[in-house]
Amino acid sequence: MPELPEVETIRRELAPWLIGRTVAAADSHPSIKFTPAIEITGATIESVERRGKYLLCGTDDRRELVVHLGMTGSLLPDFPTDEPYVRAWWRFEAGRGPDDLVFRDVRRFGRLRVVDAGDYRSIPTLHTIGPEPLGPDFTPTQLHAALKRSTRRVKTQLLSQRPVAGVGNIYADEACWIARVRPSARTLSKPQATRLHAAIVEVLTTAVANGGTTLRDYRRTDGREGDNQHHLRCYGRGGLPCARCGAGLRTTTLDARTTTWCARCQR
DNA sequence: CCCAACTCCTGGGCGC
DNA sequence: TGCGCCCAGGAGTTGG
Repeated sequence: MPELPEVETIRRELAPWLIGRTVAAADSHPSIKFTPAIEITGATIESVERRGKYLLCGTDDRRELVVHLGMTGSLLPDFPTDEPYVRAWWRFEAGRGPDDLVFRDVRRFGRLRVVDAGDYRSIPTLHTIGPEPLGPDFTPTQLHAALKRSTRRVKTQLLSQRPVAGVGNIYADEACWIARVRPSARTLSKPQATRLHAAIVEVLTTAVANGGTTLRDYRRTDGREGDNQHHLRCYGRGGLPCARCGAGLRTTTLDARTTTWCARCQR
């Protein structure tokens, strides 16, 4: 499921050829989730940025195409538009690079939106999203303060995108494990928040370097799998020994999300 | 404002 | 072999 590292990997692959291209034609699956694709017909892409798990494509007419990949979305250049699960596509005027880009999404949890540049009021999560975890505004003090604003479980708060942007189920479990923080904790001490901060930076940085985590559906734009699934130390390892203390990792359901943690060393 | 519950989707894994 | 069931899950929506 695409989280920050997966979206950042895709962004880096798209930006070099997508910037400067003009949309000649577009079409989509007849769902409000995808029909905004055609709204940028005629516009030229001037930037390809990312905020959390959202991909932001700025246009020359001061709008943005906002792409969320949901669970199973992928962006594939030069992919046949009549293949199954193609939910939207854009064709570009002649230029350097591929002639078209396809949004493929099996489960249709992804969505597209075209907004005035920077105006995210119609996208609630993006509107209230926390700082970029790999940017200067994400600090131990900021994370500690952000988590104190709610008594919801730490993992639930991370998944809300409000304390910090871009963390999903996989990297939440990984970060809590590295930080020795129990995902079900409702309050964190400053040292715990400091460890969690460092762990979030570490897991996301590593995953970006590895091109993202492919569990099933995530693909890079050339169709290849990411490599980070070989580096996971907690997520998906329920029943296996904790790499730190040897106790069996436990799996439970936390606010409707599968959660794996070590009951011995995550306190 | 906050929060919990519900909803959207479909392929894949499982039991029988 | 094939059927039916249920799970995975990010975030938008709704209602309290």
